[in-house]
Amino acid sequence: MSEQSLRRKGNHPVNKETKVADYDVKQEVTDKFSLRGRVFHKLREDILSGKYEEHEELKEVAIGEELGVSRTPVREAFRQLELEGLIQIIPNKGAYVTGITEKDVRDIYMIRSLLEGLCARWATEHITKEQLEEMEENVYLAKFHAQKGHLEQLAELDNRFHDIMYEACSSKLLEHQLRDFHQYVLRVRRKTLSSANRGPKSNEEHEQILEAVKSGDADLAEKLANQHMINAYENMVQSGLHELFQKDKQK
Amino acid sequence: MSEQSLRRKGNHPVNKETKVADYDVKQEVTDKFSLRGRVFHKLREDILSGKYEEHEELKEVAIGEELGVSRTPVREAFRQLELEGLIQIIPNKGAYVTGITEKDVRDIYMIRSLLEGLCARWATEHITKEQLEEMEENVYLAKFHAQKGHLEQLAELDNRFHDIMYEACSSKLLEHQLRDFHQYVLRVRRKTLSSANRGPKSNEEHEQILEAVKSGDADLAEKLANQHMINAYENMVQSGLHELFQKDKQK
DNA sequence: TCCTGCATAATTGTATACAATTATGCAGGA
DNA sequence: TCCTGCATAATTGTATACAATTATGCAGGA
Repeated sequence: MSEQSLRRKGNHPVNKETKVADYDVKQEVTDKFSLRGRVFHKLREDILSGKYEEHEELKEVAIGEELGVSRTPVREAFRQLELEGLIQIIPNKGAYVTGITEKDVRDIYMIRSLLEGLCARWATEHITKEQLEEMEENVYLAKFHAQKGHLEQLAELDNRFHDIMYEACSSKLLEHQLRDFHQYVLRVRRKTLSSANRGPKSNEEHEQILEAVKSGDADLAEKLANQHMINAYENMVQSGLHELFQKDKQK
Repeated sequence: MSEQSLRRKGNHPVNKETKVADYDVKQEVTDKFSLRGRVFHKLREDILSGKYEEHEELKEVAIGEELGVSRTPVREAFRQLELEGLIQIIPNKGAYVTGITEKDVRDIYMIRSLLEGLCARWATEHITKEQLEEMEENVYLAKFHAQKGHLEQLAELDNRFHDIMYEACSSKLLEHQLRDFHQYVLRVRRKTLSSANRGPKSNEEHEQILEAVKSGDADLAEKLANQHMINAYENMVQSGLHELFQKDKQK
């Protein structure tokens, strides 16, 4: 592996269009052109994908050397990861990967249940023709992949379905919130979808939500989205995957 | 003002008890003993209190000089403020105080309505005797100050009421979430409470919520807490204070 | 064996130098 | 007057030196 892999070299296609007006849209894009941004994304990816164990210590120099950057961008990325709740920094001591407890997962799903409901409600009121069409295509495609047993594609489509919903609710605050939670439980969710036969069932629920949104029934859409999350959680518990997590606060 | 005001000098009572086990509890405490932490808190305070205008640019050197620290802690604080949504950083350009739109405020209150409801529900299930007693005292005291027209104390007690509720729900995730939102609308809320006669009415609602929690009626507690937020929002709109905000996305 | 205390190493915290990027202001021309 | 282009200044990005703090390992003694 190249020691310089992340280092900026030569003429990257630096985003010149960045203006004050659309910062929030371009945020993630521009982020990737600074070392800090790339370290941040890399570490987040690695933590979520399970490369680092829970409670593992992340050392500035080690990470820096691995990615071919100095400590400064690493430190800044650490500060961000801390606020995202992915690591915990103890002053003068170190940065540790945050553990997710069983209870955390349950709490997140309960919170998400409410917020996905609100999102579906707002989406019903604000969704565009294009978004509706993409959702229909999404559900249709997912049906196909479910029959074929293509779990990878199913997971991808599931992600996309929720993404469209988040966009459609026209609230950048709620969207941001839901994305945060969504990625927070990603390590669990991915496994859940591929295991068991949640895939097809989940897609049926998507279809029902879509129908409610399409018919303009916000109450129903909210209720179905609420239940969709609860079902996802229930399924996860049944699959016993929650046992992957540490039992409690860890003593 | 001393240029060295924030600089660590001599023997601060450095928190030696910090352990991995209770990092999340001590987080805010330990934070205050690093320059970055103090810069972070200072800037957050200043932004929320309105010292900086919306869309005002924050410059690393200027802030650093003002607080008597170098750019490094300032930069790290910036990265955190960005993730808290208080400033926006445009790469190679600058950091700008985030504007809150009218719609943002409405969205936050709607989201909070749901989450405060969930919080009341969980608090009903988990609240301790001590917490119940402090809440009763809180409501009782607030009644007194409402009669006397002590708006400052009322605002303080209102904050505390919600704080106890957040603690009582025994979900550090939900607690964290609600605190974030709570402080996000702090600049609005403070003005709301002191204006109009929302203070007494708000306290009546607190009392009702408290009664529901005490009697173990989680459904009622949730419903009342939902409504409490909606009422707070309605009141704010009526007071016309939302006009303090920029009208829309700002073009 | 087990503990204590201290020297040393490792690690994080902060300041600062230099590089890269962006902003500013002015000369010169249409 | 208004625009363009360039030199220069201002500002952010990154690396690194040094300070402060914490971790480690071992000597010496109970």
